[in-house]
Amino acid sequence: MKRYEPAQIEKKWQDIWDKTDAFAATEDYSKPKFYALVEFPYPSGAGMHVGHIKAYSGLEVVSRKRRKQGYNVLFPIGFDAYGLPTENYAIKTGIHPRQVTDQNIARFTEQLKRVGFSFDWSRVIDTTEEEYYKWTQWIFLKMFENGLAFRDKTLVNYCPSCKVVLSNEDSQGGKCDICHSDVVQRSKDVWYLRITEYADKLLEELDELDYLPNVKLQQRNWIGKSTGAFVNFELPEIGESLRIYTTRPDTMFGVTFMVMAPEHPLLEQYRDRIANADELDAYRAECSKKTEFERTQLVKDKTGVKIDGLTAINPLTGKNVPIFISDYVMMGYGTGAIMAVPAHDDRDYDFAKKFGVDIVPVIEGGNVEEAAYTGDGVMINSDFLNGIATKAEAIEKAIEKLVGMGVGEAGVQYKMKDWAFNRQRYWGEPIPIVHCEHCGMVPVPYEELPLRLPKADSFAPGSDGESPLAKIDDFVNCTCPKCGAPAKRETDTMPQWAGSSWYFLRYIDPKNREALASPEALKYWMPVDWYNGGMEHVTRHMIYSRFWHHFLYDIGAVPTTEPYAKRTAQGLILGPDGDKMSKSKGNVVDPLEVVETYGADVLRVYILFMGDYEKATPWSENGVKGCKRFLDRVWALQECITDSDELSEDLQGAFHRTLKKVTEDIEAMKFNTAIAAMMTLLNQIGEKGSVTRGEWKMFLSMLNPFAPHITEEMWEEAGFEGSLVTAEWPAYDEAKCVEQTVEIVVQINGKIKTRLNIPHDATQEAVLAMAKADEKVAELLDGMQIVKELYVPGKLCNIVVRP
RNA sequence: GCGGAUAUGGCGGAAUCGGCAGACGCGUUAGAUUCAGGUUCUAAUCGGGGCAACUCGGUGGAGGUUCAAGUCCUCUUAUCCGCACCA
Repeated sequence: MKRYEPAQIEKKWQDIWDKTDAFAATEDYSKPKFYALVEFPYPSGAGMHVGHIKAYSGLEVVSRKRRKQGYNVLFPIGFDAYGLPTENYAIKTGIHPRQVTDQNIARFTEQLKRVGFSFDWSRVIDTTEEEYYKWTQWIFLKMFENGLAFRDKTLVNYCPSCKVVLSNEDSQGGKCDICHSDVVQRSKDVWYLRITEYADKLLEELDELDYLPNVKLQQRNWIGKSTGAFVNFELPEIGESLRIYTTRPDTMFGVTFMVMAPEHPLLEQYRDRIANADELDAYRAECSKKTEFERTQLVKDKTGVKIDGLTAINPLTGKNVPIFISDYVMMGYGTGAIMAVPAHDDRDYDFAKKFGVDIVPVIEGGNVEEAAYTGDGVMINSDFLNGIATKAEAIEKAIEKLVGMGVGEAGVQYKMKDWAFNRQRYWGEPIPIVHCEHCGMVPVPYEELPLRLPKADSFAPGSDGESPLAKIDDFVNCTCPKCGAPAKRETDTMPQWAGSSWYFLRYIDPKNREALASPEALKYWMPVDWYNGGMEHVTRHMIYSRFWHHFLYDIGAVPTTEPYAKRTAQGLILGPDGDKMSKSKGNVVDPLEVVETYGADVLRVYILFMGDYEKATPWSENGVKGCKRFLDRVWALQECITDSDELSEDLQGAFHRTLKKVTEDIEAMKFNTAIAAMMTLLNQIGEKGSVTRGEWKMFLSMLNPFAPHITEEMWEEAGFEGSLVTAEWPAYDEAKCVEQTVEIVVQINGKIKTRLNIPHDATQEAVLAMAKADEKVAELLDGMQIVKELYVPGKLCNIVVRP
């Protein structure tokens, strides 16, 4: 027998698959389709990480199995190639990002092929290619046309180190997502996409989708819908009203003060009416200096200043209350001002205690001497609300009253903000807009797309944070498409998230020059049946792409409202020390080294065997060796194949049961137990010492999706027909899965006393009679009264007795 | 602070419905093969007691429901993740 040499075998089969385009999806729309999607990689200079392999291995196995089951499978791959690391590398080395990207993509491609992934290589996409970003720009223009892309001058999250404006999603916790330095607030002209318009749709449709519960929850929290009311409080000194948002209009009789965000515009507008304006200015200056980190650390320690000269009138009580400014109220949420009810809100309580403001309880149940009471209870001190016991009813009554008085109305708020969409960067899609003195913002005509990214020699952003494109005169200076006058192009580019917001549509029809994909192809392939990726992308990439897809549906460009029918997420691979892999800790495992030492099949089997696919699991070199042993032992079985095309009598049950388990476990992403079942079967074959041709065929078929190279080789060696890529997935026979004789446990009062071998279809009476006939059981039953007899078919019987 | 998840041998992890806890792999121990290391093969491997048949205990901790609990309920502890002054 030949020796098992992974390097040779794997190269051989990879070449064959390449030459025959073995995994290309067909355009045969009569077949049932299966669209499996994995998050396409950012082709970094570091090459592939074991995390990439795990992320792709799950649907790789499902796809290989589904192909064998007769599905037309689309399992594509591509590259999300715009982004800062490439640009920074270009700035440092002077090598053009195009060249860096091409090199990295070539490297990734070679590495992915060496693992034997069954991607459809005829549909590879690269978000930085003209024919791709043409359609990214097209979608942007459609949004602009529909009022969903707009420009606004506002305070934005700005990273002083990267010199770039960030979206809320990219600056969580006040840290830049790219370089982790502190983000500052800056006033800037910003392009926004009106994602908030779709907040409700994105929230509602979540219910219908087959996403992991976790994923749904994170998306819900991110959208952050709250219901409540807007209320106008009159400011008698200046004849204005202060609009606030509250989720607790039921507690309005407990309002003892108001708080405005330090940046609230009314403060600037009526500065001359405020006696202590200088004091307020000093506080505001202090706030703007605080980093997000300091703010977080000081959560409990409230600061603020009372406004001297302004008061607010509570519309329900007609009483005056003082107004403060404090940075615990944000300009970015609600209206930038709140009514404070210290008796029933923790933050208001802390503030009131520190500044000596009254605390008036309006709900029974707490003790305002000690803490704010945020629970439910009967309303008190609240005029027409007194005596109401449920929060919902009190809220309804209060809103009714406010509406009747014309000073408020019910309202909804979202945590999610519109998506800040421009970056002052070179390596991104140019925003196809022209600024004309006469016509304003004019879209680049569709027929002129793609608006090409110009060649440049320098990629560094300007010192005041302007895009590198601003320095390229040929690009900037143009004529207005509308009036023909000299005009200037928008010089900002789109964020990295743009290209990935619709990439799954392009895979469907990657070479189409007339549309982002043909309607027929979209109709057949959409939605994505199963999308797997990392948990880190469920609030950004996934929400963005769901938003784009809803929009594309609304303009009739795609046939489904939702892009992804099902979403799962793989767990991390941790370093051998149990910590997250990182270069600085030196615990990073290079997948290509594993391929060289043990082979791609071993790497694939190990990654799926190491633990629960959805959980984080530490890497173990010994675990890899164990999987190598498994494949070695499978290889060795070639020595003992016997002639029969049937399953042997003594192992047919084991074969059918294992096949059933593997078939079901693959779909449930329980790859570890599927592999364990095959190991168990191998052990049984090993004990017997021989395997029939029929058994061998079945075994290779079920192992194939996990270890495709070695199984193809052994399939060929055995002289079986065709290739395992298309060889039919064997069917198990439910009847043959049942063991003829089963061992059942005999318990007395729940304690195991003995075991019996019985026919699998024995009746309860027969089993209990047999149990009682057992010598030991009979002895224990002697002199006891039987209270109850239980029989769980095929598992156990339990006799409950007492003296 | 809020929300979510997890907790099982020396390690990674199994255990449809509440029904034999520890599948499978690693590691360890003993033996065989080998000049040796490695490889491979055989056996053992949750803990206590016993020569043994066997027996008692055991799924982070404390209670409870049940003939029967890793699984259900109540309380509690620890770890991880997400969000974080969201009015």
